[in-house]
Amino acid sequence: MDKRTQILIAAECVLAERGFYAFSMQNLADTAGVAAGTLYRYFDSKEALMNELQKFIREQSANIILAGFNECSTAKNKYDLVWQNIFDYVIANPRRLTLIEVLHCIPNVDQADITLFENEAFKPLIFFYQQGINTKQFLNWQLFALIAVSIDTAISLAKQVIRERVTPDQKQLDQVRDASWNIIQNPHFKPTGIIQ
Amino acid sequence: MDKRTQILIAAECVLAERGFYAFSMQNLADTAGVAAGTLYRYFDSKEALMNELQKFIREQSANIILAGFNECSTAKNKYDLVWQNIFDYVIANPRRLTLIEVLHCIPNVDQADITLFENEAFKPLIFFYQQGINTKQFLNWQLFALIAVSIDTAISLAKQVIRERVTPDQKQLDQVRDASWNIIQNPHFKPTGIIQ
DNA sequence: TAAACGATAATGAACGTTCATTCATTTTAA
DNA sequence: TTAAAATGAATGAACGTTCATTATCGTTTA
Repeated sequence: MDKRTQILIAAECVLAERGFYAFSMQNLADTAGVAAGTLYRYFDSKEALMNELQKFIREQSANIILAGFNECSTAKNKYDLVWQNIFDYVIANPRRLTLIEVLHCIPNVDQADITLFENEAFKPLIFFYQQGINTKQFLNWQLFALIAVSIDTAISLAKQVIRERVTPDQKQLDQVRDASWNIIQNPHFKPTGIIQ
Repeated sequence: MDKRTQILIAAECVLAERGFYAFSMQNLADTAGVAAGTLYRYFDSKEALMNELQKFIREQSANIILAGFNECSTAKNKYDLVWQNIFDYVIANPRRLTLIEVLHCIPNVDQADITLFENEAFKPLIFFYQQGINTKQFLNWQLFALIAVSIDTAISLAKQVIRERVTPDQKQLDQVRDASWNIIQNPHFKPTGIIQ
């Protein structure tokens, strides 16, 4: 593994375990197993490193969340997969969402592709929603509204589970997932024979 | 206004405008219009101050979100009010949610009433949901699942609006709000004459 | 009434520590 | 042999915190 990635992974590890206040370049260097000066071979500054970390996490997140997406045959299959992927991902990485939001709030952070779903890697999901709108399978709502009531429930639910320290059974998860799918369906939709 | 509150308000102001990295006790003192040493009359340490800030924000949030709650006659009225209050609140204070989450993640922060809805001030809302479950007006789901698909959509939607910089019309908001209400209704519910 | 007092509040310079960053030097690898 | 990579001690700035000093203000005393 290249040293740059090694440093980024260590950076997230330090942030997750010690929080923002304990995060220092020396601490990071120790965790990454390099000297402090070495960090500056790969990143211009702490700020630049945070920037790169943000991009790194976003891209990795997208890859995990969309894993297997193109192999799904039906729209519902795709939705179920992504919903469950998101839920599992948040549960498995409880601090990542916060991390993304915090990095998002740090001043001078690159504002280019700052939103989760603007990210190039999430394009397939956006396209999926846009197609659902176009084919009138989904309600004729604004894109962000559809997202807020459907796939975002996976995030909301996972957060609740983490915060309230409850353990949901898979049946309950399926119910929420299916309900969030049904809510965006256009009741007047007449499906054609064409499977997207 | 007492000086303690004055400092807490300044603290949030500094965090919102400058972010976590620029936050220092000196900076806070300047913003609050007091000397650095004065901060330590009201708070034992920076860490304690963060703790108090968290509680302060949570309580204030609850008061704003639940404003008018008891004056509503029907369950739907209550829901509509809270949903809209939450949406407006997040839009008006875009950094507060992040702030809450970040404070939540700071090590050594008091873990007593750490979750948003565990907070004493949010009890009426929890009671509202519990009652809906008991009277079989709502689906017989776990509490956190109901919350995730209903009232949490106000947060999700507001976040989307902020992040994607879109401007939703009130009609779209009402649609989302109503859809999130409908999704938790028990289809077999037979209302009694008693209005809660 | 005015002066004196004491208690509480507020100050900000000073302290020791930790921080991000640099760079002369050493190690590595081709 | 050489260029690139890595080192880690050194540096100055900034940090949280302290504390001797000053200001404020209600109460008591003359």
